[in-house]
Amino acid sequence: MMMVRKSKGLGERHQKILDFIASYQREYKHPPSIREIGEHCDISSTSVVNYYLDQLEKSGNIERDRKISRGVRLTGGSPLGDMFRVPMMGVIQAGEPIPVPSNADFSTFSPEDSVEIAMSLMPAKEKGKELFALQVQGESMIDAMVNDGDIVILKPTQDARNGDMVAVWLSDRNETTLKFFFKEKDKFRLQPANPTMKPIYIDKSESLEIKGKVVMVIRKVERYI
Amino acid sequence: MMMVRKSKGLGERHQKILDFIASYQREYKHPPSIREIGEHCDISSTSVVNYYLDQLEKSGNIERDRKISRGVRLTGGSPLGDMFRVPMMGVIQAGEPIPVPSNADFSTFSPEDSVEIAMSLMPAKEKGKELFALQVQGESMIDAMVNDGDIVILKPTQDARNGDMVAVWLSDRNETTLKFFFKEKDKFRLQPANPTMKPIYIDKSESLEIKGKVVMVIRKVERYI
DNA sequence: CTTGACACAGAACAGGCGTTCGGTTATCAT
DNA sequence: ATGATAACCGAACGCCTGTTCTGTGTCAAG
Repeated sequence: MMMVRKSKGLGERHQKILDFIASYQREYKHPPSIREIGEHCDISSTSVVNYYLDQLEKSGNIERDRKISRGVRLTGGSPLGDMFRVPMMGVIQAGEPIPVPSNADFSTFSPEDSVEIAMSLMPAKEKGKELFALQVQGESMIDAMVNDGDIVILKPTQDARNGDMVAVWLSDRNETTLKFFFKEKDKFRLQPANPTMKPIYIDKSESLEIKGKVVMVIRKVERYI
Repeated sequence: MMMVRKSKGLGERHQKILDFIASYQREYKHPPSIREIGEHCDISSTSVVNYYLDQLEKSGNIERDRKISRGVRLTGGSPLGDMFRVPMMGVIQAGEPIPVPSNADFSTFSPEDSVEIAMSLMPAKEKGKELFALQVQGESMIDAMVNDGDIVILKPTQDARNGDMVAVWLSDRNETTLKFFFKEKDKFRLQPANPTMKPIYIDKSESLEIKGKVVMVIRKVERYI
């Protein structure tokens, strides 16, 4: 029998195994077993699959949980945990109070009303589970560079640091708005995200309820389909 | 022994199991076994865990691959394939041509320079692999409701339908811009996304190069950290 | 009080699966 | 030639794991 000796790098068989693991995972949502890899890659012995898997592990292409059934996984695009769900709590619009989640909401939200975000997209360490999402309704947030239909991801908080973009409810003005927050001597400065627009000032005697800190804005451009 | 009878919905134990599966998966990158669930949820019998798992499956909270080791997974947050990478081709800024990917770029982009998007966030059926991303530099796109630092996801195309938001290069004006595209009698109308701003008109004699259709805009609000 | 459901425990069964070990063949440097 | 090494094969071992079956205590309805 002829066997080709590879000088270095990944051989054809290594690649085939890698591809199979990826496609199997996509189809069955879990990794293949050693025997399944063998069958689909024309390897008749489990020990040979194990042999290749060891090499792929050493070369950093896969990770293995030995002793554990189907404990193979491709390095990188991690199967889970690289994205998380954010519950969609409702809409945010001018003149309406901002819906904020209660503790109950966090545990009972349905997957349908949620937004999936890749971990790699999340700024800093906001990767907690306490985030929530709101859909912007109306064009009242355009001075915050946020348009009708946009999705804003918020982190619930009552106090903001200077420079945070916050969702605030100004009950005196019956107004909901998204602005950059700055605390000044005797008043608050709410700075629109759009640099061409001027800030508004809120006297400390007026009520200003910070409902959350904006972490991300997502706009799906799919109108007129 | 006292046992609390739950009238409906998910009991405390159901929730505990759900939470454990999630945290276990995060830590070990693979689902827990029935026995492991039992240990960490104070259930001494595997049959009882199985009993709860059956209920959670019926209620749609989990999916199971019976007969397969550790074949439990939370519904929704799918392990893989529900997100894909979009290569980050560079920056888009006024006065500079828009970088568009070549075929070579698509196969050789590195994971570091890419953006991960959840499938569920993608509009319509743009779920092809031919998308690419650009980082907005400067504040020249504010009339498109796109700010400095934003990430725009584009689908390369030369022709746009009315109403599409497109990235265009106007070589006569040495200008790069993002606008809603409308073809009119003898000219093109480029409508800013910001409804308070007026459209600009491009005569058909002028050069107008459509580089791509905007599919999504992502803004990470993390300044001033 | 009886009945039936529900919520559990415990044990046993059977198959899945990773590991390991003894062999075999082919390539290559010495 | 020859030993070393890489690339395999097959079978056996044994743990891991999901399934299933029997049994028990509780609670509400009849």
